[in-house]
Amino acid sequence: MNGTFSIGDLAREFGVTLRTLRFYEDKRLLSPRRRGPVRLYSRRDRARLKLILLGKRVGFSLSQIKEMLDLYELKDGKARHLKAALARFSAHVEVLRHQKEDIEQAIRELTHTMGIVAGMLRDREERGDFFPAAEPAE
Amino acid sequence: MNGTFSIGDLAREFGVTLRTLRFYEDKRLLSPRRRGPVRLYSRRDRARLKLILLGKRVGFSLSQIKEMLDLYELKDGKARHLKAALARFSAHVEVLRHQKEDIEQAIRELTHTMGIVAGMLRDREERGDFFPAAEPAE
DNA sequence: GCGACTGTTACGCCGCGTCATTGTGC
DNA sequence: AGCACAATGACGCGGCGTAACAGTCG
Repeated sequence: MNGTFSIGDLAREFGVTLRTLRFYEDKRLLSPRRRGPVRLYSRRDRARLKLILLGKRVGFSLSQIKEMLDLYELKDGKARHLKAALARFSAHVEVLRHQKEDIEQAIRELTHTMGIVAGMLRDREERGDFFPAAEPAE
Repeated sequence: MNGTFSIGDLAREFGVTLRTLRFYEDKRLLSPRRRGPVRLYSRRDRARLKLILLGKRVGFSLSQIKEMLDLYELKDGKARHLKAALARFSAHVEVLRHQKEDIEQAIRELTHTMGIVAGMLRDREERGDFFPAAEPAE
């Protein structure tokens, strides 16, 4: 309530596991304080986590996310960092568009293959069992 | 030329590495004969590889591909297997569509964020830095 | 003394890449 | 004797899941 959260609190709030939060800490994306062995997350930790999960949703790797967060923590030259971030974002949009095209291509190839298989099945039903073309033309 | 290929032949032809072919063998997707320690790939091995790479292109996992190939090798009930394959394919198309939507969502979220960041930059240029940690003239 | 919560350690998965090292054949 | 090609073995990455076990708090 006063701005410190247990690991379970954050996990529940953001729908991640404890393992995930510890993993992010191991990778130095988070660094909560401790009371003895117990992790205590501040509101800033919580805000970082929010950004981490945003980064993940839009497809950045954890190391990319770490880079950007670390840059952001350095308070100097903010405008430069913001511009750099913009550049990275737009580059990443390109990557995402490419992935999308790959998936569309896969869908086309799959539906095409399905057409062929369906044709094989029709042939069978019409004139009985024959040798189905195991290998593509050679 | 007579129907047996070396590992290097197949690697060149399909644009994969030797490591990949050995890995597929380790996962029992391929099982070439041997002359001593040396792998010899038959035309059927080659045809299997072709199917494996098709499966990969359309986004199946290696274990899914293995399942389907193994089913296909069992000569009995081919029509049933073809129908089962059709069902899997169409289910997979659904998965792919979902992935595509996730990517589209990510693109939207990213471009939205870019709009916000660009707005922050415009504000700075218009009326200077509003955070106290000001940067030197740029 | 139970259950809820926390901690650490460490191996597993997927699809290979990348050495390192050692043959074998021409 | 050199070069291309082949082999095995083992570790690495990314992003955690999943035990297994131990301790702490109410």
